[in-house]
Amino acid sequence: MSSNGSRRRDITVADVAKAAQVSKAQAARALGNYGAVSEEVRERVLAAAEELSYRPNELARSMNTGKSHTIGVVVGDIENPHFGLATRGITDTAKKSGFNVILVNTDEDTAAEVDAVRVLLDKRVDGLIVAPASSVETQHLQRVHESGRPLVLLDRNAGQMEAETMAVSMAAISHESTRYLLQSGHRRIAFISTLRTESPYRAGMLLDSSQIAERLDGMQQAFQEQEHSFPEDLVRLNAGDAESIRRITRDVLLMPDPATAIVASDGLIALSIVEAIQELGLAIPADVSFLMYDDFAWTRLTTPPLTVIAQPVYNMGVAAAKALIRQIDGLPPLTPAPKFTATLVRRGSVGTLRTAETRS
Amino acid sequence: MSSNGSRRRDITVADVAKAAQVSKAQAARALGNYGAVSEEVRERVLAAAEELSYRPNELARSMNTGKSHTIGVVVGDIENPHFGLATRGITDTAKKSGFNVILVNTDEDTAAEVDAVRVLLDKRVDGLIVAPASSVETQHLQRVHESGRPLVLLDRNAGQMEAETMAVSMAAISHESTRYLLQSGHRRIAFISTLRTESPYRAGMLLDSSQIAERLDGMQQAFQEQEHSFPEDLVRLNAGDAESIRRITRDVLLMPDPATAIVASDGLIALSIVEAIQELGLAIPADVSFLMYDDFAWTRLTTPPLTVIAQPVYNMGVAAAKALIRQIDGLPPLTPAPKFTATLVRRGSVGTLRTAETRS
DNA sequence: CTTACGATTGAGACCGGACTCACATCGGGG
DNA sequence: CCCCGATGTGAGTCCGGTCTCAATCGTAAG
Repeated sequence: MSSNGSRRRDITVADVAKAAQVSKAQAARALGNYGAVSEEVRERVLAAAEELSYRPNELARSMNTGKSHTIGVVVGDIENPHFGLATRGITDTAKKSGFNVILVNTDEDTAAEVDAVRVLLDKRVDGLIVAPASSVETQHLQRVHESGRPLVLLDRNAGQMEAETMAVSMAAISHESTRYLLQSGHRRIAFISTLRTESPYRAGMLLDSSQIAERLDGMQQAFQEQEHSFPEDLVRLNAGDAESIRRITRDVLLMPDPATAIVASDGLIALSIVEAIQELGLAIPADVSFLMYDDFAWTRLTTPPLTVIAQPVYNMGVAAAKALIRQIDGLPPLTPAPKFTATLVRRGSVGTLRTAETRS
Repeated sequence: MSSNGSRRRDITVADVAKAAQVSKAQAARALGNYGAVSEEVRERVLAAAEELSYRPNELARSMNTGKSHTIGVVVGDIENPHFGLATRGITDTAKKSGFNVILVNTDEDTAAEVDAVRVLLDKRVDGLIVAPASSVETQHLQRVHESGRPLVLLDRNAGQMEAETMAVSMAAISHESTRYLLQSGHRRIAFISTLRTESPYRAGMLLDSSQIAERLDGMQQAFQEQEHSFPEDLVRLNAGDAESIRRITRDVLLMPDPATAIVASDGLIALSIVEAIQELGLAIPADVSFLMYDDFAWTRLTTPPLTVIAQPVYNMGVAAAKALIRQIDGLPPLTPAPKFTATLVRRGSVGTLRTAETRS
C-alpha cells in the first residue's frame, strides 16, 4: 500500500507539503513540531508524511541547528575490554539523552588521534570524549578545548589541560598495592607495560602516559617509605605483541636476580604474561606472585584466581558521557567533580615470600 | 599568530574567498580540488585557508554530495569481546577506505535495533552493518535492503533475506563438536544460551536466532547419526544475568540424570558457567566436560585450558566492512562469497566418560 | 460596526558547501 | 585577421531542512 515510490530521491518536506496541500513552511512546522500549526493542517501533514513514509534528513537539520546530536569517542583500542566496557558506559548514557556515538580507534598512536579529532570536528560532532594516547602531545586537544567545543578526557589526563577528566588516580592504588607486595616480602617487583618509549626506562624519565607515570611514582614512594631500593631494571616498557611480552616475562624471571612478583599494566598484557609464566613451568604464587590492573571476569577462573586492581571503568564511561552532555547543554560541570578510585582485590595470586631468595 | 578569530561562527569558504579576494566559487574549487583553478588563485586561497585555519564542514559537503563517508554498525553488545573484535575489524577496514563508524548497541533488543536502523538512516549513513538481534523479525532490515541502501549482515543471518551476510555456518561445527562429545562417551549434553524465548525449549520450536537454531540442528543430527536420543531437557535458553546462568548450571548438574557435558553458547555466558561449576566443587573435565563457543585468550589460562570453538571474528568484521564498501562503491559482491568456518580447538576441558553414570 | 491582537500561513532567506552556466580571456589554426 | 576550443572566473542555484517576517484571518473588545 504505502511502500511505493522507491524511485531515487528521498522524500522531503516539500513533497509532503505538496501532498498535504500546504506550504513547505507549514509542513516543516508540523513535522518539526515547532511554531504554530492548526490542528487540521497538522493532521493533514502527518497523514501525508506517513503515507509517503517521510523521514527527515538529519544532516540538513544539523546544518542549520548547529547540533548534530552526535558525540565523538576516541579510544586506543576497543578490542581491549577495558575500553569495551567504558564505551558501553558512554553509548548507554548517550543513547538515553538522544546522542549517537562515532567511535574511532587510534591504536594508541598520537598521529592517528590528531587525525581522528580533526575528522570528528569536521563532521561537527557536538562534543568529544578522548582517551589520550599521550599525556604530553596534547596540543590538538588543547586547541579543541580552547575553541570551546565540549571535551572530556577519559581514563588518562593530558598534561596540564584543565579539561574535565574522568580517570582514577593511580598513584594511591599503586602505592597501596606495592606496599602489599612489599609486606608480602617481595623486593624484586617487575612492572610490565605496553607504553611505547624511545629508550628503556630509567628513573625520572618523562613518560608519555600520566597513568603509567603515576603508577611508577606510587611504587617508588612505597619502596622509599619501606627503605628498600626500587628495582628500576624491572620496569619494562615497550611490551608490544604477545611474543615480545613473553620474551620480557622470561627475561625478568630468568635473570640472575629475578623478579619474584610481576605487575601487569592491563588485562591484555596480563594474558601473555600469565601464559609465559605457565610455559616456564612456574607456579603462581608459589614461584612468582602476580598482580594486574583491571578486574576482568576471567581473572576469577584461573587457578589460583588472580589478585587484581579493579577500576570502575563502566562508571567512568557513564560519567564522561554525562559530563560531556552537560557541557553541550551549557551547564556548569558537576561539583564536586566525580572521583574514581581503584580497589585492590586480593585473590590468590600474590604469595608471601619467606626468605629473599627462595627459588634455587 | 594564526589562531585568532575564535569568535563564534566557524570559518567558511566565503570567509576564505573574501580573504583571498576571489569569488566563493573559485575558493571552493581550490579547496575542494575540483574544476579549473589557476595556480596563482589556488595558492592565494590555500594560504588564506591556512591563515584562517579553515576546516570544511563535512555536513554541508555531505548534503549535496549525498555521501557521508560514514557507516552505521549495529551490534547486540560491544562489551562482549566477540563483538569487540568484530568491531575492531570493521573500524580498521573502514578507516583504510576513509569511512567513519557510528556504533549503536541494541542489547539484543529488536525494538532498539529497529530504532537504531532508523536513526542511522536519518543520519544518512552510506551503509549499514547489522548483527541482527532476531532472525525472524527482520522487516526493518528487509526494507533497508529493498530500498537499495548498502547493507551487510554480520554474525547471523536474517530469515530469508538475500542481503550479503558474513557469518560462520554453525551447523557443521556444531555437528562436529557434538560428535566429538558423543565419541567421548557423553550422552547428557547440556546447551546453555542467553537467547530469549517465550517458552522453554522443545524440539522443532521456531527460534529467533538462526545461529542457535543451526547449532541445535547440528547437535540433533549428530545424536541421530549415532542413534542416541537428543536430551531436549538439557537445552536451556533464556539464561540472562550471571545469577540465572549459575542457577541453570546448578540445575543441569544436580538433576536426577545430570548433564555430563555442558556447551556454552558464548564467551560471556561461559564465564558464569565455569564459575558455577567451580562453586559446586566439581572438576573439569573429571566431573563435567565443558565446551564453549568463542576462543578468547583467557580460555588458555584456566586449569585445564578450555576446549573451544574458534570463530574468525575479526576477519568477519573485515569482510563485512569490505563487502559494504564494495556495495557503496557500486561494485558487485565478491564471488565467490567469502566463507567462514569455525574450528574445534581441543584443549583440556572435554574428558572421556567411562561408564554412563560415573559420578555417585 | 470598527479596531486590535493573537493565531495561522506562505514566501523566501539562510546554513555551507558543490556544481551549472554564461561570460571572459587567450592562443593557435586557417 | 578572424574563428574556435580550452581554460578561468563569478553569479547564482541547489541540497533539505529551520526560521524570520509580513500578510491574512478570526474574533472579542470598544
